[in-house]
Amino acid sequence: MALEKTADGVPTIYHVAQRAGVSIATVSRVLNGHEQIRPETEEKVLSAVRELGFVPNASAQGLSKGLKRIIGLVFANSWWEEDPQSVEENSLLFADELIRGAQVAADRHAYSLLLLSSGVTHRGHAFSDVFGKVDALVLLDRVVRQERVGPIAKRVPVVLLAGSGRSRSATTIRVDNAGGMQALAEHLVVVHEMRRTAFLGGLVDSPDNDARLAAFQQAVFDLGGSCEIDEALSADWTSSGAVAAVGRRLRKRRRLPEVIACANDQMAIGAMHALAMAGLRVPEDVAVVGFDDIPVARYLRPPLTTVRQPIRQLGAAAVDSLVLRLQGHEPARDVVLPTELVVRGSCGCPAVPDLGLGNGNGSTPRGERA
Amino acid sequence: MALEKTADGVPTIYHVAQRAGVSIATVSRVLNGHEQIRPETEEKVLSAVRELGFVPNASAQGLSKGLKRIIGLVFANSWWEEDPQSVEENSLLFADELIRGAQVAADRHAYSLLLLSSGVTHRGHAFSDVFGKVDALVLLDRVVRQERVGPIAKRVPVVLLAGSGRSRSATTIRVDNAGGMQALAEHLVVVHEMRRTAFLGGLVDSPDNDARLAAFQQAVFDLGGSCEIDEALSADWTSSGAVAAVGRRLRKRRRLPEVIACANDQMAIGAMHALAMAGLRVPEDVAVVGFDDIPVARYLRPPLTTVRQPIRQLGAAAVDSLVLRLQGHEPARDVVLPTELVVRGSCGCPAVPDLGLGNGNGSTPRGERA
DNA sequence: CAGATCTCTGTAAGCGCTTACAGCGCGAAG
DNA sequence: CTTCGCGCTGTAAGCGCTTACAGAGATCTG
Repeated sequence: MALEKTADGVPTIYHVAQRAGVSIATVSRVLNGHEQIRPETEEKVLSAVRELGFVPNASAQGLSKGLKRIIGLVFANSWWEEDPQSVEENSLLFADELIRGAQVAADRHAYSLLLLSSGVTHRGHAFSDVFGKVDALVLLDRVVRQERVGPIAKRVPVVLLAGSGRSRSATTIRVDNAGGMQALAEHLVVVHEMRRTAFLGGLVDSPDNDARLAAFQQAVFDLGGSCEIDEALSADWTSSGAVAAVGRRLRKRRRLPEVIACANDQMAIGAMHALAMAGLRVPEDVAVVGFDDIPVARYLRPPLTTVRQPIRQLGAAAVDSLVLRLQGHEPARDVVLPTELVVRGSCGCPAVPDLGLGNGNGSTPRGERA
Repeated sequence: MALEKTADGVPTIYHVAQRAGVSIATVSRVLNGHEQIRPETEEKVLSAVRELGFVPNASAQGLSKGLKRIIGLVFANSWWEEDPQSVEENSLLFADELIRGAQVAADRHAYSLLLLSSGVTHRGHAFSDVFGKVDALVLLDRVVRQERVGPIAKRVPVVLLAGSGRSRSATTIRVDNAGGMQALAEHLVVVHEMRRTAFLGGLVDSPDNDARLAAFQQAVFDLGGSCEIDEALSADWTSSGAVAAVGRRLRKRRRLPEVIACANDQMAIGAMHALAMAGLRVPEDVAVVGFDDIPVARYLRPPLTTVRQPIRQLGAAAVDSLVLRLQGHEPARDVVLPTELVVRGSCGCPAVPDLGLGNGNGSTPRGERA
C-alpha cells in the first residue's frame, strides 16, 4: 500500500484518497469519468488532485487496464545513421511530415507516439524487445521483412505504410502511386511533348519505389515515349545519393533524357543540384520532377513539379485506423489515399508565385496557374 | 497469477517459468542479466522465451522497477498545426534532425523516445497528464513558460533546449548562438565589405531568436556597420512567414539592405524565394544568410551561407544528459555546443561544389573553398 | 409495511513483473 | 565431524492502479 510517498516523493492515488477522505476506487472513478459520482465527492477528489499535483503513473494504468495508450512508429534503423559527420546521408524530409500527422492524430485520441527503430539496438536487443511498450505499431516502408509481419500482428495491431494491400494480418495504408505517376507522365509527354524520359529510383525492394517506377514506365510507353531505367540511375531516397547517381549518368556520354522523373522529392533536389553543377539548366536542358510535394519543393529554383502525396494524412490515417481497431472496431484493411499532380517550374511550365494555396481532389492534373 | 494466457493470448513470465521448469524469479534474473545463474538454467529459460515469443510487458516492468525507459520530447502545440491544408505553415525542418539525434542516443541507452505536444490536448487534458508515461523530459524552445519548469523538474529530470543556462532545476543544452552570429557578421562586413545589414527574426520571446539577434547586431555595430531591425521584418521560423515578411519589407520603398541575415535556414529559404519573386538576384542584389545548416541548404540556388549548429548532437546530448541523471550521476547543468560558419554562395562567395565534406571545430570561419 | 430498485461507495483481488530474504546443497577450513 | 561461506533458487510481498461485487441507504411501488 503506497501511502508513504514513493521514494522520489511523488504522490500516488492513496495520497489523493486520504486527502479527499474517500477510497482509492472513488478517486479512480472520478479520474476516469464514471457517471455515478456525487458532485460533492467529485469536487473533493479533484481538489485533492490539484493540491497534490497528482499525475497517475502510466505504468500502473497500463498494467491494470491492459492499455498503454502508446502507438509505436517504426523506422528502419539505417535511417538513423549514428555518425554525426554524415550530415544528410540518411535524412528523410518525408518522415518529418509523417510524424507530424501521426502526432496530431495520436493527440486527438489521447494517445502518444513512440519512435522506434527496427534492427539491432543497444546490447543486441532486437526491436521486438520494445513491443511491450506499445499498444499498436505503424511500420514504415521496408522496416520489417514481410514474413515477420504476421507474428508481430498477432501481438498488436499493425499498420503498414506501403505495400500491396494484400496483407491479411495487417492494415495497409498507402497512396495512389500509380495514379500520381500516370498523371505526371501524361503531363510530360502530352503537354511538354517529351519522348525521352528517365527514372531515378529509390531503394530496390521498396513497394513505393516499385509502384512508382512501374506506373511511370507503363504510362510513358502507352503514350509513345521511352523510359530509361538503369541500376546506376538509382539511389537511396536521399539528395546526396541522387547527386552521385546523376553524376554517374552524366559521365556516360549518352544522349541526355529530356526529363528525369525521381521517385521522391528529396532525390529530385539532388538531381537538380547535380545538373546545375554540371552546367546544365533545369528545365531548359533537362527537366526534373519528383514525388511527395514536401514543403520545401515550392522554394526551389525552379520550383519543383511533383506529385503531392498527403503525407500528414498518411500518418494520421494510420493512427486513426489503429485506434479504431484497439477500440474493437474493424476498419478497412486497405486504404488508398489520393495523390495529385502539382505543376510548377521544373518541368518547363512557367513558374508562377506559389502562395501555398494549392488544394485539390484526387489526381486531376491541376497546375499552379489558377 | 497469470498462468492462463492473457485475454489476447499473450504469454507472460509465468508461462516461461512453467515451460522452463523454474520460478518466475529465475526467469526475471535471466532476462535482466544477473550473474548467479547456472548456464543450464539460463539456456532453459532462453529457450522457453524463444519458443513462446515472450516479450516482457513494459508496464509491469515500469511499475515494479520504477523506470519506464522512455524519454519525452516536448514540442509546442502550435508546431503541430492540425489543418492539413496549411501544408508548410508549421513545418520545421530543424525538428527532424533533432528527433533523429535524440532517437539514436535513446536507442544507444535502451530508451525510447515519446513525442509529446504541449498545451491542451484532446478533451482538455493538459500535457502534464502524460508525465506518467516518461522518466524524463526534453523541452524545446518556448514550449513551457519558465515558471512551470521548476514544478515539472521536481517530478522528472528536465533538459531545456535553449535558454540562458541559469535554470537551477533543469539542465540547459544550447548552442553558441553568439559565436556563430559573430563569425557570420565578421564574414559579411570584413570579407564582403557590407555595411547595411538587416535581421529577419523568429518568434519573439524565443531565447534562440533573442541571442542570435543581439549577437548579430552587436557584432555588426562593432565592425562599423548598421543593422535594420523591425517588427515587420519578423516571422514565425517558417519559410512562408519569411516570404510574407520580406514581401512587406520590399513594399516599403526604402533602400534595400545588402544582406538579410535570417534567424534560421528555413526563413532564409523563404527570403530567397521572396526576393526571386520580386525579380531580385541573390546574392547580387541582396545577399541572404541563415542559421542551422539544415541538410537542404547546400542544394539551394545559390547554396546557402549559414551557421551550422549540431542539431543531431543537440538531441543526442539532451538524451545522454538525462540518462546520466536517471542513473544517479550529476552531469553539467549548462552545456554549450559549438557552432561553425559555413560559407557557400548566398553571401556572394563563389559557389563551389558542396560534397558534404564539411567538418570543423568551434566557430572558426571556414569556407567551402578548402 | 415489505420488497424491489437505484444511487453511491468501499473492499478485495489482480494486472505482470521485480527483488529481498530465506533456504538448501556443497565445498573448504579448522 | 562441525561450522562457515558461497552459489543458486524459490517464496512472498509489493509496485500503483482498475474494477467486480457487495453493502448501505434512500426511494418507489404494490
